Amino acid sequence: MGRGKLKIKKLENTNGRQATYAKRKHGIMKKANELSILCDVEIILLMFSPTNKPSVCIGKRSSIEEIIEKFAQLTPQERAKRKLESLEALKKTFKKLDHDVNIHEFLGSSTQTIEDLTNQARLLQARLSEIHRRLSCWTDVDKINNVEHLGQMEDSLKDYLNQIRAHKENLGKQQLLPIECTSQFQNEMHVPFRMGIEQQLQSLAWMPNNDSRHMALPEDQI
Amino acid sequence: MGRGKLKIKKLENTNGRQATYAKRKHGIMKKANELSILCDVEIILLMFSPTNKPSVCIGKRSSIEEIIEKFAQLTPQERAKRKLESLEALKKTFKKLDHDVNIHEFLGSSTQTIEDLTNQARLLQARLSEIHRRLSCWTDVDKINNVEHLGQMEDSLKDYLNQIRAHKENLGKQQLLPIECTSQFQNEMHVPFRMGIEQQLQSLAWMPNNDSRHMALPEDQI
DNA sequence: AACTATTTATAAGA
DNA sequence: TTCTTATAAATAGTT
Repeated sequence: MGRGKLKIKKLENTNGRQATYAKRKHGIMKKANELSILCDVEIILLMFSPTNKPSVCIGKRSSIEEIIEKFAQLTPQERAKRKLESLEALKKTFKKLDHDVNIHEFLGSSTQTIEDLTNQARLLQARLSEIHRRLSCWTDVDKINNVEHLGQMEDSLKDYLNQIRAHKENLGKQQLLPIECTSQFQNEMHVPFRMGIEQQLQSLAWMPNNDSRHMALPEDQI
Repeated sequence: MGRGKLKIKKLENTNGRQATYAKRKHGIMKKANELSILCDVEIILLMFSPTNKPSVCIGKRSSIEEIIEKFAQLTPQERAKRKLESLEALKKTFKKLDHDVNIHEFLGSSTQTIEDLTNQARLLQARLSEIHRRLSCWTDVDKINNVEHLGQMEDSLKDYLNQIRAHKENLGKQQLLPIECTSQFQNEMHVPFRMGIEQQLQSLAWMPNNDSRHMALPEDQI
């Protein structure tokens, strides 16, 4: 539209590119806003100008968070599929206009999404929960009301104690020799040695955990 | 555009709304694509149809992740400001068209972003690293080459052992009484009791940790 | 930043 | 639904 027809390819003239961006940005934002109102749909439009200035348009119905969250819940396959669908429609139009779009180039750029971030967070949270679950029986000894279990824990600790003693003795012998090189990372590697094991394990109570079944509250401790 | 002029307000007829959505969706996606090519800019367009079907359009230049990341790095204030700027331009247009837009309604919906997700993931990762660091001296006893430290650990374990023994005895006495109600969650709460402490602590080696200074490799263990 | 000849998008109809 | 087409809207080139 305009005095002449534009080939859809990068405008090499910098001023022209910025002028066109300004006009078309206004146009597409108006379109996005109209669409969100007319059809009562959720919509997000994000852009960076040629000079890297950001613009955003968000439909009235929902927040960025909500929309991205919804998209994040789609699988990459679903998203790739939809992108492909949309692209096919575009391609049809472009063909009529003597243009063409390279599907693979278009699709190639990215297939994954913020889903990954969400999943990553979920995974990390799950790992924390798992760690907390595994440690909970040690931090909350007083909660355990099964004598047999306590006996097993006691035996484990005894074994562990013996290992440490053996290792200590071993080291003691070696220490008689003038070997210094193995201790160079000492300070860096063994920070919390002034703490007792109870403190160390109990202080794990700062761990976040929304799974209250496996969760012991710090206030309830010893 | 079209046979008649449309008031920009929600189309109440369901079929009409869906028909209009289909047409305008196609139009706006074409615009987004053209804009990204012509002006060589990053752009993302996300929509959900009236029937909740998602559509996405992403410019060639970058992935969703990159663009969202860039937006996430803007402060909420910057984002609100830009939204306001864009809105003012839109409002001007709408005024000409005898429509109007409520800025506060438009702005009210959301100001924050996926920044939060990233931060959350970062925080969780930091917590995992911290846990691993704290536990590393227990899982990697053999790495410790300081006899004094080993002695401290030994003492901690002894104290801990005594606590468990005391608690066990205490429980043993109580067990003589016919109290059953406190053990109803036993199975649910204490899953890993068949494992020794060494196994439990060592199996924490599955924890992810890219901070190799504090990280012990499972292969190197006992 | 305003103008206007043209192209493009699309509302309503078929 | 999909296709037409009259009309509204967007905008390229110009000033």
